[in-house]
Amino acid sequence: MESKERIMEEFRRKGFRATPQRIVIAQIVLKSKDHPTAEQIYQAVKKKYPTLSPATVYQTLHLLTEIGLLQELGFSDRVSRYDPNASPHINIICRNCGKIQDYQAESIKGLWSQIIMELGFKPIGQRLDIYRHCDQCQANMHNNQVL
Amino acid sequence: MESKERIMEEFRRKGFRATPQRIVIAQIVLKSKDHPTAEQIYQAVKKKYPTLSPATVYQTLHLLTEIGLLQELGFSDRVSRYDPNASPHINIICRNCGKIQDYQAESIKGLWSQIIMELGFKPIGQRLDIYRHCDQCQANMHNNQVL
DNA sequence: TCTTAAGTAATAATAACTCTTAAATAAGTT
DNA sequence: AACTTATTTAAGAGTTATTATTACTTAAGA
Repeated sequence: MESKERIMEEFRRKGFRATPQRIVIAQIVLKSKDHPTAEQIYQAVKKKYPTLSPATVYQTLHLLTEIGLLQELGFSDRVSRYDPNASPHINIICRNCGKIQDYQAESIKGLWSQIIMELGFKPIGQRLDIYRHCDQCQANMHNNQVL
Repeated sequence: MESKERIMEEFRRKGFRATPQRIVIAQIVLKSKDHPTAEQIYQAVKKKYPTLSPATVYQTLHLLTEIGLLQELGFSDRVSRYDPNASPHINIICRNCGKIQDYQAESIKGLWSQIIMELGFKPIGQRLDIYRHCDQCQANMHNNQVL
């Protein structure tokens, strides 16, 4: 799902041009594991492509979301993060630093189909968050209290 | 949980003043069933309290979130919605109009404790969204295609 | 009632994101 | 390989929900 060829194919199949900008952005976000923000993606892309504009990043991320390769996760700090994993899974999110890691629980599949059956309609998407304080932030909080 | 006395008690117990503004805002959002936005809450409160400022609404909503009576749900349109239901439940959300209704599935409790056991830590919160197009929006979309 | 720390209203400031537009280009056609 | 044109990009202006600031007001304990 992350090869340049595969990405180009995916854009064209949906009727969009496979431009170098789009390909670089797609490669970076699709292989990411930490659900980066648009700004983080922009900074990463700029290294390889210094003239690229933030607007292009936003536009491409929306496009990738539209064609189903990405999920946009909105948060109350108004900064979205982008999740390349479209299948039902749990986002384990640190309430302090915002870091996210995916958790693919075996138990989710079963639960999921059960809930869909109960609901009586087929969802077009889902989002499952679990909030905590990650080990690093927990350690920092402890240190600050001690000092 | 929604009576004036109960709300006043809750504010004071956490060391905050029980002002009329806070009480009115809390009453409206805690009894709401549709996960209103800050703007919607502001409009509702203004009817009873015309001089109230939007900043007070935001501040009070954050306070209610902090003391655990409310959950703030961020979205990718950067408009937060406020959920008075703190226990694990599913938000059924329309991707078109943004309307939210809660779904208290029996199956969730079991799933939830199972996942917590698997994870090996105790979460400080959760958010479970299911996305769809609500009946009304689905009807409208159909009409627009026909026209 | 008095005192004062905490809260409010008004408004300026912020920042993520979106819009606009002129210049550039992907990709089909010749 | 050059031609054509609808699509895309870069740059910067614009938008808007939310936050910060500050002078005035008030809840609530003494």
